[in-house]
Amino acid sequence: MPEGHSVHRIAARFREAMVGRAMHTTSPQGRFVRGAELLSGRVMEECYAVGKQMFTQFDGDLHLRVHLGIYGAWDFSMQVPDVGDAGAVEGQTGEYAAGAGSMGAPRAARLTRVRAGEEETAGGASGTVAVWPPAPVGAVRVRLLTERVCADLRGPTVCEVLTPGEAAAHLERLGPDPAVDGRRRGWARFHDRAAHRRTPIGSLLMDQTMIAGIGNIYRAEMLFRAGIDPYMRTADLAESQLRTLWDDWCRLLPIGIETGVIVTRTDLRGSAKQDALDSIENRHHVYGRAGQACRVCATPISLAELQGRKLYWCAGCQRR
DNA sequence: ACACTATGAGTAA
DNA sequence: TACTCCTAGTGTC
Repeated sequence: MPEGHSVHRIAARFREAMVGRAMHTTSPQGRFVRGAELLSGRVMEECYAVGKQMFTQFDGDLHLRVHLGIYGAWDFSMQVPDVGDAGAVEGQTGEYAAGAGSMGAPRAARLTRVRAGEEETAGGASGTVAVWPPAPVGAVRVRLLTERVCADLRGPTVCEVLTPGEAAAHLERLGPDPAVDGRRRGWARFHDRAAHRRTPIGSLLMDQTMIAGIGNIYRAEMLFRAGIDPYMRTADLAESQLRTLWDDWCRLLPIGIETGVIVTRTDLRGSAKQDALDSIENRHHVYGRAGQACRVCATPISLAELQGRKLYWCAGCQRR
């Protein structure tokens, strides 16, 4: 997924573009017809992320819970009214605005590039105008459509309508998220839940009931940054080490939310920093670098499977 | 046409 | 630990 930073960005996008407005909701794919009917015509009142989950409240006390899983993505498109046209409405045509694009799974980035190319074509010499609303592409589980904004959801692992009580129950299960709980309160919650566990820290960081929002990349990178062996039992860590991990998550998450990229090589400056942002080859310390030399000690990066996910670490740098 | 991969997670055994 | 679900892209025959 889309680790936690992406979901916070998506929620912010909904707050900008759709909160306070009535939706027309459909399920072009047909697998969320009932839910779409329940929500259609309602006003989106709130939208926020906790960890990797997004909760959206609609009038009438209906809550939409979305979890993107590995594959899920939101695809946004926007209509720009023609110059002098003050009130574009559904059914009219207009060019797609900058700001259209996909947010979620990494493959979505490719889709964004394709779209960007189409926009250039559309806005270029031909003067082609896109149709509004756009025809759904692929398996669109749910489409949220306002007068000007269209949000298509594909491939989520969860997309369901909940009562307030059900939504609260899901929220309660989740561990602290720095962007929700803040650093101090979040640390108290994390410590209470995690400090005495015998689980390997490499597994615990991925447990969303312990700490929310961390996925496979942040997990690997944070353990490298802290110099901690992923197989250390959580209870055997010094409290300061656990604290270091929490504080690091509090530092990295806002950068991820800000940039939309998982930035973990925070030591880089200037062009090296830009290279790391631009190319996946330079982006990480250990994630996806099995067999390649550690950037610090040149030890080949290790790879193992831990609970069905790939775990990357440097056996030279991560010992404690 | 088919195999494989991916930033996730629940359930059964 | 293994299997399940969700989608789309890339690579191989």
